[in-house]
Amino acid sequence: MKHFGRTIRDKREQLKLSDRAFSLRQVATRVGIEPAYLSKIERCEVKPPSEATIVQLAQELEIDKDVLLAMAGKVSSELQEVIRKRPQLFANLILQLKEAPDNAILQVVREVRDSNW
Amino acid sequence: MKHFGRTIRDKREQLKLSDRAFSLRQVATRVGIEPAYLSKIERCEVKPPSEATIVQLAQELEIDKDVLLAMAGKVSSELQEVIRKRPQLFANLILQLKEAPDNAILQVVREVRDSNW
DNA sequence: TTTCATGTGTAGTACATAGGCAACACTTCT
DNA sequence: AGAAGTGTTGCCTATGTACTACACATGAAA
Repeated sequence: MKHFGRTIRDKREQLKLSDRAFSLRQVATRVGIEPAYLSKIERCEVKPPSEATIVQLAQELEIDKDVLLAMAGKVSSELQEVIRKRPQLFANLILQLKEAPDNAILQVVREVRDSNW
Repeated sequence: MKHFGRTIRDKREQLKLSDRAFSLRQVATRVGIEPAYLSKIERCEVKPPSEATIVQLAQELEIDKDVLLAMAGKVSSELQEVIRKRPQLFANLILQLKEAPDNAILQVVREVRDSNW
């Protein structure tokens, strides 16, 4: 939401230092959008693109997909689908963890990973 | 997604049995939409309405908000915001719990509720 | 020096979203 | 019988989403 465009630009230019294939035009082409559009995205002249395009960008620029989506004010449809299948269960869980510190959540993740139901 | 409209209609007609104030027109008015629109919603002639309208309907018809949103293929912006603030943490957690049985998740919720971080 | 690639400005577009408005027929009070 | 309330039909629309297409100026490469 805040600096989606800058994040993209910074990462791309960083990658460009060691590989000329990371020009705006080439990245745009590989991602499947018009260079002019990517230019506007990077300069925040337009709102962040669609989920599909963001995922392509994340992959191309080696950025965490969910983090990039979050910067665009979105949540991946993959996660949404999990929630939608059991709404009250996940709604409770998430709201319960809303104020929890990071390490408490990490703890939960670990417990869950090691549990055998 | 499947029977959003039917759920609304069924619940409304059930409530209407003991209270005439639950006519389609009156409910629509209280919710803040046109009766004609609610009629179409209930008969699935149109796609489910916006999140704001769904929340109003849930409240008016005493249905769980998140469950109703899920039927409409949505996840509340409230939950999304929680996830967006710590994307990788919650993405991991949710995907970890994707296949977990209900009672395992309930267990986690209880543990979290009783824990003091 | 022509060629080529780079980033950018302007304009326009196809489609989806989220409804509103007017009018109709039918039932129910009074 | 008239008035009021009920659900429904058809048509219309404003706003947003997610881009594309074209043209241009600048810098590097041959």
